[in-house]
Amino acid sequence: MAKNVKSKRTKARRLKGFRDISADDVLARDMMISRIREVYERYGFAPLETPALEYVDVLGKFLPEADQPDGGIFAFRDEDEEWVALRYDLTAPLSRFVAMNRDLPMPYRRYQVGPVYRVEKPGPGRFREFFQFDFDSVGTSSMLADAECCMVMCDTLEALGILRGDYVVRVNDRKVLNGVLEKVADGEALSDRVGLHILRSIDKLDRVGIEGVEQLLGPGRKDESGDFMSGVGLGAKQIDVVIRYLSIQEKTRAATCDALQQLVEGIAVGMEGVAELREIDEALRGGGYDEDRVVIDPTVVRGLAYYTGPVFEGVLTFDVVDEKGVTRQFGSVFGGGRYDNLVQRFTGQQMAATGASIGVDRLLAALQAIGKTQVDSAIAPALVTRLDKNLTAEYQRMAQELRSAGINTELYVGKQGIGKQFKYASDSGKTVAIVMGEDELQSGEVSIKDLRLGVELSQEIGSDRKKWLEEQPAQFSTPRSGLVKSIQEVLARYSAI
RNA sequence: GCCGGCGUAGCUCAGUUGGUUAGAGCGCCUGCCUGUGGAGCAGGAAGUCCUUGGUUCGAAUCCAAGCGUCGGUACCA
Repeated sequence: MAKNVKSKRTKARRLKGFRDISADDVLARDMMISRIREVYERYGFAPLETPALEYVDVLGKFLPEADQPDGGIFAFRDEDEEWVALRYDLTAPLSRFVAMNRDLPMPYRRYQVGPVYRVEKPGPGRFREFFQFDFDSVGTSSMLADAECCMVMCDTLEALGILRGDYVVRVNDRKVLNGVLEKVADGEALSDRVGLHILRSIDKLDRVGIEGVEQLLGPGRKDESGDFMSGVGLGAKQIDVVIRYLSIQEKTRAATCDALQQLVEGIAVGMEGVAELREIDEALRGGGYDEDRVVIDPTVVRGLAYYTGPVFEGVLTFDVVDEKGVTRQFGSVFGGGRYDNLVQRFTGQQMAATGASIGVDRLLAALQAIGKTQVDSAIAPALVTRLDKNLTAEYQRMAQELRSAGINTELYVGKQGIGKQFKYASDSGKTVAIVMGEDELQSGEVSIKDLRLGVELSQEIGSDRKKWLEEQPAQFSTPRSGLVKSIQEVLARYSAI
């Protein structure tokens, strides 16, 4: 019988890869987002919001033949049998928006923050619903816009308290990479698949090292777990081109450009890429952003899909030791690049665009790890208790008085006795509790309890509970008229600033 | 996608070579104490032992698959 009833109860469960985010983290994230927004706005980017749901073809995810959307996204059919999906980034919706609003003043510069959704295996710091915070410039092919992306990245990270030297923005250009691929091909045709494979191998440099890349480009590579990854199967001469490319490490951006130019000399697309990097370098120098903040790094690949020119990523360079004693690094928290073909899908006309995106959750985790996100977890520092339910109207008046004075104040709305009310106040992080009963009403006073002090003093109570109850060392009385002032005084004891 | 660890109360976990009614600590609720947080004492609620199938007289325990979770690797628009 009873078992039968229980089996009908709804099981409390949550979708894989999704999270509940509690007060502290929400507050920390909000604070972070507002600081980022300030930086974006400082550069003239304006907000945009788009729906969470889009048509699948707008997102660019569909298999022309199979009547099924591509994997990796949350999709379903709407009431008109159309395929609809949750957005998996903020760039595709931006492209759609620009295509639908052709009268926007160009360049159009917008920022957008919000959750995006992907169906992938959740991992450490990887979820199926996560926040991105993007900014983009649409409608200009000027490298100044790309250089500005790098500057905004720097300013953003510093605005969040990350010190110069603890991060670096790395820049590369897809055209340079394409030039290198062309040189590897050496006149032969290089299939897209092989090109892709080479780029992926390059992308793994910081994980597997230069020897690892060499193996990946050649016969393949076995990692320490014994897993074998098949290689690209390039010849020694071809591998040498890539290795020489990856070995370029010059002191200045200009010198790096020189070295790159030497490598892709005579290859049109490569030369074009180097020229773009030179323009970016110049713009960065004009803005005062030197090599201590932005470097040209040939090893940057950044995804493989729609980037057409410069690509950049913001990387945190410090390590953090987590609670298990394991050293972790956060790596890339910011990524972006130029995508000149994305709006064309809708309009048939090329529309230049460039921008970058913050992985909000990862950056927040990094900030929390280095203690740059102190938030006060108690929204309201004050609790008005209800000792005598008949005096509720007076309690409400006191609460309103405090609120009018700018003190977030909670009126106890539960049904428990005063003892439980103090426990509640303490457990929910309140700093101060206000008590008024018959005694106080008679004498025209209120009792105020410093809960934090109470916690401290309670360590020393020992067994003499009666004495503690009589003396109440953390509590004092004050005239009813001085309520606000007294509360302010108690709160001032603990105010951080 | 592939490889591995782990799934027992809200949490952290114990549970003998397979054996009767599945335990502990913390937390929660009630009372001692209806005007006070800690401590103490007394009592209480709370379990599909992840699921399904198999082996067995008998399974939380052994086997298989699945699901979940954590980690490695791949992918990352």
